[in-house]
Amino acid sequence: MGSKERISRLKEETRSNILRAAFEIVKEEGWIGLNMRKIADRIEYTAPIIYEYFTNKEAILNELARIGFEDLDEALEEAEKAHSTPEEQLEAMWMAFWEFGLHNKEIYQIMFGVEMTCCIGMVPESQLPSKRFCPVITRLLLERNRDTETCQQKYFSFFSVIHGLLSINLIGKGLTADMNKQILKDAIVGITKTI
Amino acid sequence: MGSKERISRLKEETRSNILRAAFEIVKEEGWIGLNMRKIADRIEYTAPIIYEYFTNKEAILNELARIGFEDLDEALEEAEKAHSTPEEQLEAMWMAFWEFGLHNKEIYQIMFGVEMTCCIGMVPESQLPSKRFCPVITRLLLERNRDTETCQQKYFSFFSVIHGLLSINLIGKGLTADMNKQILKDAIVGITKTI
DNA sequence: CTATTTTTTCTAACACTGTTAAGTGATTTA
DNA sequence: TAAATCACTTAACAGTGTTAGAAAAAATAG
Repeated sequence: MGSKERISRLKEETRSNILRAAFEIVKEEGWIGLNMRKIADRIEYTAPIIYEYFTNKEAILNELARIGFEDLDEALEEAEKAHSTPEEQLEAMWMAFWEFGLHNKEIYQIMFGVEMTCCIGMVPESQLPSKRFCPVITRLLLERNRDTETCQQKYFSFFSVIHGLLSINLIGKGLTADMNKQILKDAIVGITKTI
Repeated sequence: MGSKERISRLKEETRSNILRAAFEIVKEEGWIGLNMRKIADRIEYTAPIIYEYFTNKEAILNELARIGFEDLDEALEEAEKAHSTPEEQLEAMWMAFWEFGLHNKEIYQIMFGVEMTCCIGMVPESQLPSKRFCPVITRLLLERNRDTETCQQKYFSFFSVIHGLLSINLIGKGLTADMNKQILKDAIVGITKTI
């Protein structure tokens, strides 16, 4: 009897309903506003059932981060494919990274948040960006006959500026869009030159 | 009768005991581990009296951040005084900033933390660093006949890298001390050149 | 079709947060 | 010595994450 599949399909659906509800709440109120009873309300269940699908709240946050890293990875891949030289690719990719952060503020904070106990280190997908960037950087290093060992280091140089700038924007909002673009361009071009 | 002073001295002492207890807890368990009952335990009172001295928990965090910003400001001032040319001053100051972050991880997170509702914007001292850096940057801009309007922007360029790099270190610890120094030097020199 | 077992879901509760209200003693004031 | 003020505590509320066990529903067996 195929009811087994129907049931496991329903279970799968509830699981993704939980994630969707969590995602919506995070989008609306930030990760700090997320709690189990709110999720339960949205999926029209009571809180304890969530624990049939996720071991705890952190697991939900981790899953949201995981999906976030996958989305980011997709955006990076597209940016890379749109260009041919590593210079252009790097600029496009970091810009894509930037846009992702701006348009997914809440998820970005879950993915890279400083105070969070979770996520970086917890979810393996957190290393997708580095895996995406390093080959491009290496290609540039090779072109210029540089030591490819410094690849990781260069990656973190880029990442530092972009992440730092995003953080500032997520807290302060004291910066105009123009200033952001200017700082970004400066930084990306500057670091690319040092390669 | 001088008992008035004795009493207000005692009150002042309790207030600073609260802050010291909070500071210790934050140092030991991070800001996430801070709660009112723990503070009360350390000062050998019960939780409600804390509210005689601080309106709420956030006010305590804010005060810790305020003190942090003052300490940071002192470190920056010293670094500035130790040199004469703006190039040297900038490098020394950002290095001091870096060291401060490394040696005061928990407080740094309260001061600049991305997820925190509080502090930046809440405590006026959060603008001390910018006030400390901008004159130096302006001096450099003048020396090179550049537009001094971009001063704030340059400040954020620096701040982005350093804050970004600190964030990475606070979460991940995947970077060696050497890599950090290298990235820092690169970035500071790089940005200074674009000025 | 009824009885039993299994699965799904909820209610109630625990321990822990921040915070407040009301009460209890001690200390000061009149 | 009586009244008023102050310092402090106890008890509680509302909101967290999370768990145990009861209840309801569904699936299975006779």
